[in-house]
Amino acid sequence: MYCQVVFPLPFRNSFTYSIPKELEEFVKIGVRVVTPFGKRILTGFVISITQETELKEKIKPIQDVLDEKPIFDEKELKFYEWISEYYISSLGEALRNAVPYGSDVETKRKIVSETNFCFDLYNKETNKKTLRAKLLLALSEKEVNNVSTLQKIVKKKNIYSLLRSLEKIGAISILDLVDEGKVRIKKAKFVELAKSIDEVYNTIPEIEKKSTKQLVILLELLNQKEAIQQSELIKKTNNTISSINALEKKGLVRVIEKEVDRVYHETYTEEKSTIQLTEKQKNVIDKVSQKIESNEFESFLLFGVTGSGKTQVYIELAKKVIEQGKEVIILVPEISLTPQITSRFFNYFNEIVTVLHSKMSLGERYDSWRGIINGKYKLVIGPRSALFAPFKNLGLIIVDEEHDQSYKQNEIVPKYHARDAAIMRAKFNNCPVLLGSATPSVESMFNAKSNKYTLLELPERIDNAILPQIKLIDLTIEKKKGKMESVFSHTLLEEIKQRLLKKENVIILQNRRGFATQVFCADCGEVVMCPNCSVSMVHHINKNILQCHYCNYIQPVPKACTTCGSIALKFFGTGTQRVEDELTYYFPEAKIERVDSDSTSKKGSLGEILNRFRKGEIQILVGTQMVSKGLDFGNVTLVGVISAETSLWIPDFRSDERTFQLLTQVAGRAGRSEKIGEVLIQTQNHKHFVLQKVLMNDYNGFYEKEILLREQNGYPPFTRIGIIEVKDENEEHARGAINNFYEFIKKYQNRLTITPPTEAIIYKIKGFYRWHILIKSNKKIDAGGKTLRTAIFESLIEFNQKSRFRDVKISVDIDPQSII
DNA sequence: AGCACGCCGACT
DNA sequence: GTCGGCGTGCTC
Repeated sequence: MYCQVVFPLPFRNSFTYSIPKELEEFVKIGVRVVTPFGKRILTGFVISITQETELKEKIKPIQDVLDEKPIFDEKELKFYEWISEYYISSLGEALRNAVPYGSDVETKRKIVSETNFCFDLYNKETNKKTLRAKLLLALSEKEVNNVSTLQKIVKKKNIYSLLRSLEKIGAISILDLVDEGKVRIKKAKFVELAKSIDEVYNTIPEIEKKSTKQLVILLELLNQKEAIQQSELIKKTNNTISSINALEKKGLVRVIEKEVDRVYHETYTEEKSTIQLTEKQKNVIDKVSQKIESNEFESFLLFGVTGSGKTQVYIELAKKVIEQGKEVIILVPEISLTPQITSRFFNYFNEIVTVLHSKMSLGERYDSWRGIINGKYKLVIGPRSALFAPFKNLGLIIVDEEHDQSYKQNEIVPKYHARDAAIMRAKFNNCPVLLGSATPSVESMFNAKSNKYTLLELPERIDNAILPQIKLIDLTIEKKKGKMESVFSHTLLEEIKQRLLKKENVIILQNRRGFATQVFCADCGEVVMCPNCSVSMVHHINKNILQCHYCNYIQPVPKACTTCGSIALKFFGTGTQRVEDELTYYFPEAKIERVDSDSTSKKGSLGEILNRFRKGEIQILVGTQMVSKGLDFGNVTLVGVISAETSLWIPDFRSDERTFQLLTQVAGRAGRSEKIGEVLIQTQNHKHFVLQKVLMNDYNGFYEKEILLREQNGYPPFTRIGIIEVKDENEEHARGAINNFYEFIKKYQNRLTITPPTEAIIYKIKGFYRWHILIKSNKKIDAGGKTLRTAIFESLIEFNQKSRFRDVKISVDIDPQSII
């Protein structure tokens, strides 16, 4: 028997392997197999099994089967094929999403060096700047290295021949070690009684005389009736391992190894409350339930204002699905939203729900994934990657806050959009998909209006809450009147003061991290820039450093300008740290906490902060867009926005939409109970249509205006966009490569709008120079986007055959979230 | 991707 | 003549 295997590598063909007799029963479509591949050993996915093969030579046998149960079946395979076709990747690269990181088996080449010998050789080198010298120095400093780390140190890819020559003279050994994967099933020691209950009781009088410690253990085990984890037993009986060992020697207890699950615990918790559904909510639930029951695909867009009880709708629908014996995937944006929504789901579904999120350890994620495969979990909540949860009988996919841009993968190939991919997965699984948002993306609303999706609405808040009052504060006028204190208008400061007096809570948004976003010289105008990226360094005051927000490069705060030597350095632009700092100055008695990726990087810390905020231990929450997402606290009556324009002037076709969404979402955090909420937005462009629509709480008005702009300028949803990005550390190579690619794709100019290569708006990131080609395809002519994909795919093939610069990083982004 | 092979220029 | 840098091609 033979199987066809694909690998998570950037080429499209599958490879045929023979299956040894003893492995035949374990190989199924959808399992991973460990195979020899060239000089390497790799893990690949079995996509088909055949009795015969036309291939006569070169067939190698598979070595091992990694999975007990298949990760995907034939209909899921169709879904992964769609992803790879639509986003232009290999099937293996798409399937990589289906397995947890770190569970693959593959060879890792290790360079083990004789450090002293290498150091001697290094000393003998006359020129210390040659490749050989640099490599020898690195090898003398560390005994075991990966090839890739060495490549990074010397900044060269072609070091194999050099390594071979060093191996020849005995300075190093090159070893291909099989890496069994970073995560494994966790086992722990368990203790259980080794004899019948009666027999144990008979020994008790004797044990009691000799050792009360051992007696406690026996009593606990009698009480438990089943095996108990050794560590727990020791803790519970306040004992040591020696007592257990002694009992084992006597043959009274047995220590056994059992698999245990690593379970992630959310730090945020909330009481379960009884909820009376409104008629509108019931209506929404009804519509979706029908499709759940009839196993029919349909896309629903749930447009519900902030505080309209969308989460409860999700919970009721999930209940329906579970009752039917099917499974649910709930996608949420990044981690931020998770504490509150997950704690609510845990309240309803406890042991059958699992979370997947970026702050879990590899082991926790692996166990969560295995629990899904084994049928332990019926419900998963997580960010975009949770879409690939290996459920067998999907009944519903929910995409909460569907407009959120974190649903787009924009680093690793395939650069999929989880919302769009969710629709496809639902389609292949014949189940409905529910997209929810208070500020639907322009694309989704367009699809709803053109009947591709069914529009469901929740136009009112629940619990008699009403939408907050929004006011714009014109900073140019305030400044003229002298009514500003640093970054705050008098109005905002006064309102904060009033809330604090009433023991109510305040949320302040400033969508930038750090203290000052620019450091510049007042004499020569020079701004301190990151050496690796074309962005300015941000001042972080708590550590008193300058940090780059793209590559995390850190440097001390300069004492003088590096170009002209002047000491007249000025700090410009306001970040969350500065807002926090100044609030502390104006309200020294208030308890203030900052929420941004700097302050919440620790596992669970966001949950803790939110716990304290809910309990009133924190009165003011200052943060980036993290405070705009999903927080639901009744006592928040004021939301302040320090500056509305941080995202408005970014040169991107989605800036208007993002600004509208961010401001509407953060405004929605206020007044979520009977207390009336107020929102103050400070701005210098109060006449801008986006701010006017936010002010009027007029989503439809915003949509109508924005959709016209999109049509006029030829942007989605009227066109489909693809961006080709070339990145290289060598500026000439990057430029050469993008020009080559342009020559190839030019052929398709009659059917596509192709802009000539341009430097990316942030030209350099992490030392890589970036070039873009933007390709637009009109949906009237090319509805499915086939023309666009074919043009890109064919050009890529030609590029890989012909270009002299094929070693640059070239990537494709279909439906990019931004064109920066 | 990751690795080896083989062609050519530079240097003993 | 040999060493090593770099382009080219293959992986069941």
